[in-house]
Formats: sequence, structure tokens, C-alpha cells
Amino acid sequence: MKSNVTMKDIAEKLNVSSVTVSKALNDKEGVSEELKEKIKTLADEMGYRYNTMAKSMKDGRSYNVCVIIPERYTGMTQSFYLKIYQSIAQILEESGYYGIIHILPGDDEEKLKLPRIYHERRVDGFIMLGQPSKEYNQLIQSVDMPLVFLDFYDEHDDVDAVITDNFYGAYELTNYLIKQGHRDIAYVGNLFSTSSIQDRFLGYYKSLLEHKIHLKQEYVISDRDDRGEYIEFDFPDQLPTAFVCNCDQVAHLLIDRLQKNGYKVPDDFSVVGFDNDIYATLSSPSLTTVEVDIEEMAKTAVKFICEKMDNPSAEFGRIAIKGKIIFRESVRKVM
Amino acid sequence: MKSNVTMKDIAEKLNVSSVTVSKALNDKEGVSEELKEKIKTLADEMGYRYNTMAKSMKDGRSYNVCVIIPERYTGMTQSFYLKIYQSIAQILEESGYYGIIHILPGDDEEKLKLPRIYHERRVDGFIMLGQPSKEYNQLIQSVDMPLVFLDFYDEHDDVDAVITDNFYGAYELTNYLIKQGHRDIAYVGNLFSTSSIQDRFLGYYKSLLEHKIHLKQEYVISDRDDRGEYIEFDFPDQLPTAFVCNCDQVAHLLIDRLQKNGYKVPDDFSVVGFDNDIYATLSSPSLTTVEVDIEEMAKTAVKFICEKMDNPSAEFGRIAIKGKIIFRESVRKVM
DNA sequence: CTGAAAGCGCTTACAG
DNA sequence: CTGAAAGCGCTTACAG
Repeated sequence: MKSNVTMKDIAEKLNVSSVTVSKALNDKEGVSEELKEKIKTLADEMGYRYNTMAKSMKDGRSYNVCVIIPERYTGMTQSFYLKIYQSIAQILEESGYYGIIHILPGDDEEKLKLPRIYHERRVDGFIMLGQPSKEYNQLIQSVDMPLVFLDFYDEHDDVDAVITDNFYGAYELTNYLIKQGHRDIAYVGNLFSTSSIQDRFLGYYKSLLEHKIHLKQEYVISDRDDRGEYIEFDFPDQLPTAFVCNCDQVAHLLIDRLQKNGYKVPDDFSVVGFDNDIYATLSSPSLTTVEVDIEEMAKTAVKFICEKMDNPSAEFGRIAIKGKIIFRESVRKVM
Repeated sequence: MKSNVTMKDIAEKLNVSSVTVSKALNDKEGVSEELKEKIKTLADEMGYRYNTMAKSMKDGRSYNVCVIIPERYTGMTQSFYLKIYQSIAQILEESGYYGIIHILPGDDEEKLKLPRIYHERRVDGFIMLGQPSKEYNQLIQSVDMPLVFLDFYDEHDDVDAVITDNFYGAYELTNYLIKQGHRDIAYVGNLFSTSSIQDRFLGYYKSLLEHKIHLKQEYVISDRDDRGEYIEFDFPDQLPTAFVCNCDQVAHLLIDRLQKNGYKVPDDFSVVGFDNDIYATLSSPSLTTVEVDIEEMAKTAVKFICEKMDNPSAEFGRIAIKGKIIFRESVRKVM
């Protein structure tokens, strides 16, 4: 396939002007049907490919949306964000845009370095996927360009954000445990580590409140230090009958730990997770957990950014996308 | 930050021509040092951002490289390709290019539909990451554009390819088992499923040959059907003392199965995997396996594609990148 | 050292 | 219905 055919080439062969060729190829009015067909056929034959760069230059749009993911969220066990990106890219594609993924190196985040693509004017909007440092957050907001936060939000600013409904998911999960007869339910997670762990905790707490179950401080069990490194669980003297874990990986670790101490799950303890990631099915027993609706999150974020690119003053606020409980084998009914 | 400053704007403020501004900003000769500094300073102040679209149009290059990954390789447990992509993108970035990932939908693969980015002339080269269908393979080769295969090769054509050294990895791993005293060693994998399973088998076989160990047909144990779905292992009547598995996930399944039958690993059987993915450390015991050198593979593929974009007639052939054995707990010395 | 002219491939607004 | 002119933002080749 040749790759250097232009509208002008087609025009010359047909003895028309390139304006006419442009109109025909773009299905605009002002060309006779007959001529239009002729032009289209010849374009095909000559292997013509539309040059979007030229169009981009004309209308000052790049048709690229850059998805920034802080590097630390892309580790071994965290293909989650990459999967979201995959959805985003596909949906952008359908809207006539290209998704460009930018894994933000820790170093650039530290030094407040914006992606090269920004400096080279090849981007019309940003989706920030995963919470960056406070400073970087401010930097990206200072850029005069459509911006959507995905999977996190900023308490202090009002950037449009699409998040998982962490609160409601944990709330429902805890309700379910209570319906199964559990009254002594612990929460596993460091409440000061991320906003999603905190929000999940609050959902758990709301469920307790509604059922008039007292929240025992020793039932809030930390799972990691403030840098995010997992630590040994510090179990309370009197054990609960069920554990609400802030994520599947921690649920997996917890089950492992319980089993090593000779306990059985779910016979002795019920455990639930969050995320429905690889650890949910890897665990034995498999985990009852909340599946995040990746597709819907991606769809919503793309919808927001596209509308903002067309109309920069559009505002959407914060949208929480509900997940779905997946019932598996890690919960048992008690009397 | 304003986003609509052009070279012309800068030129007018300084009463010079935009040619001079262009030269100054690109560090070309033909401008006095003094003026150059003045221009650069003003550009900064005015928040000037270089418009690469314009440059692209001038020299007919998009500076984009498209990495195509068939959709079926991006499933839940397969973040492997996405990790490779991550490396590729970072290295391309350093070379002044952008990586554009294109997850090839199964449907498009079937219908032989090239990425939109190709039809819109926004790409200078392709990296095909993961083997597509035979027909798609031919299609992509028919496109007159630099192309590199990554993590697979085509026996019949001579497209430049960068692959893992499957053969040598399995060879070394088997050598290691033999050095630990094993003589009865089975291979686990369907030899007709993918070329990497086959090549790993051949490496295993070479090691046996060199040590004058007879290859027993019943020691070649299939792990999946021809569609790639895992099947139950069909163990031979007389069990070996060690298993060379074609990948970590299968090693993980095998260990599970052995343990359910009351055996202990590595006490009763030694097991090795390949890939060093999440299953290697998830298994208990953790797996001795081969770590694929993702960084080096990405580096090599990028080097190839970049040189080919500068010089389309450059040829590199097929390069196998060596992995590294990771020693863990799944192998035991026998007497 | 500096800049006027032409061109990259397309589209818009206008004239015929 | 058709097309000449101008312009998007930059660079190259040439002239002064």
C-alpha cells in the first residue's frame, strides 16, 4: 500500500479542485452525487489515507486525551488501572478520540513535570487515573484544559470526579453479613491510608449503626502502615465472627493467616473483600466481594471529558458508580 | 496557563520574524546569542507551547508508534503484555516518540480491520505484541510501514522479531534439575498450542539429550486443549521426581493438584515454572522459574522500530532475549 | 545574523 | 454544483 497520496493527487487525476475532493470525502454538500462517487472510488483505488494532522492544525484540536496514571499504581498485582485504561481507550476510540496513556514516573511526579505531550500541544484533555501527590494535583489543576479525576476525588477542590461507590459497597456487604446472623464484625484496613479505605469503613459503620450494633475500637484492625506496606494483623483478644476487609488482597492475606492458626474459613470465620480482583478467586475459599463496574466508570469519565472538550465550562461534580456484590464461598450463616 | 501563543505572537512582540523565533527556540544557528536568550525568556513568560502538529505536517511524520495487542492477551491474569507496553512507552518517550496502545478487538482481528490510527496517518510504525491470527498477520505485513514482532515470530516470513529465549530458559532450568539429582523429569504443556510452549519443550528435551536421559512419551503431559482451555492432568502410571511446567500458572495448578492428592512439594516432587509472574510467588512453596527480561525486550523492540523508521530497509532478523533463573523453594536435591 | 517566500495537507468562507 | 484564496503553525531553502 502506498502512503503518500493526497487530495490534490486525486483532484488532478479527475481535473477537479482539491476543495471538491475534500467535500466529497467528508460527505459534505456541494458536490454532485455522481462526482462524489467517482472521487470516493478513485481515492480507494489510489490507497488514499486521510491526513488528520492537517485537520488538527486547522481546527486546533489534537483529538488526543491523555490518561495519567501515577507509576506506583501499576505494580505487579495492580493491573486494575491498566484494565480501566483499556476500557477508556476503547470508548474514546468510539468517540473519535485517541487515548494516550502516560505512566507518570515517580520522579516526574516529585519534580512536578507535566507530560511532554502537554508541552507539545498534542492533547485536548486529561483524565487523572489514581490520586497523585498533593502538589502534582495542584499542578494539573492549574493547567487550562479539561480535566476529570478517576477513582479518587479531592475534598478541597471541585474537579469533576468519577469514583467507585466505596461507601455503599461496604455498606451492602456488611448488611449482608448481618443478615447471615453475624453481630461481631471487624473491619480490616488502615483508615488513614487512602480515601477509599476510609469510605469503605464508613459504609461498614453505617450498616452497624442502622442495626444498632456498637462499633468496638478493637474491631478496627490495621493492615498496613502509612506508606502502604502491609503489616502483621493485630487481632483483638476476643475475636469477631466476621471480617470486612478493605480489599481482596488483604482478605486473602487474612484467610491465610487464620488458616495457619488452625482456623477454618468460613466455618470458624466469615470474610469478605472488595474489588473482585485476582485474589478473590485465588483465595480458598473464594471470596464474597464487591465487583467494581470498570466499564461504567470508564464510560462516565469519557463522557465527562468529551463534553468538557466541547464545552469547557461544563461541570459534573462527583459521581459514584455502584458496584455489585459477587457471592462466593467465604461467608457462612450463623445462628 | 494560556494555550494559544504562537511563534508569530512572540515575533511580533519582539519585532522580529517568526523564522528567527523558530531558529532560536530550536537552538539552530543563525540567531545571535543575545536575541536567542531574549526570545526564549519571552516564550516562557508568554506560556508558549511548541505545536508539534505543525512540525509533523511539514516533515510528514507523526512521531507515533502503535503497539497492537490482540485483545485475548489482555485478560485478568495476563497483565504481562500491559507491563511490556509500559516499558515500551517509556523507552519510546525517551526517543522522542509516543507509544499508542491499540488493543485489537477480536472482531476487528476477524474482519481484518486495521487500527483507525493507520487510516488517519497518525502512525510511523507498528509493534505487534503477541501473535495475531494468520490472516491478520498477513494484513499487517502488507502495510508499507516499519513493523516489529514482539514475543512471537513467524516461521514463514522474515519480519524482524524480538522474543524471549524460551528454548534456552527451559534448557537451563532442566539442567539445574538434573544437577540436583533428578533423572525422571516430566514436561507439562500442550506442544501444539503455542510456539513458546513448543520451544520450551525443545529446550527441556535438549537438556535430556545432553545428559543421555531417554525421553519417555508418557512424561509429556498436556495441560490444555487446542483452544487453550486448561484440562485435567493425565499423570503417567509411574510418576517422575520433577516437573518442568511451561508456565507458572500451570505449575501452580499442578502443585495444587499434587497437594490435594496428599503429596508434598518439594519433598515428594520438584516443580519448576516459567515467566516469574504472580503465580510464582503465590504458590506455596514459591516457584523456581525463569524471569523474562521485559525491559531488555522492550528496549530491543524500540531500537529496531526506531532504526527502521529512519531507514526503512534496515533488517535485524530474530533476536532472542535471555531470561534469568530465579531460585525459590519448589526444587529439592535428591540422591 | 536576519527575514520574505513557499509549502506541508487540509478546510472555511466566499464568489461564481 | 464548483473552485480560487486564505489560513492553521511551523520549517526549509534561499537571498540579503
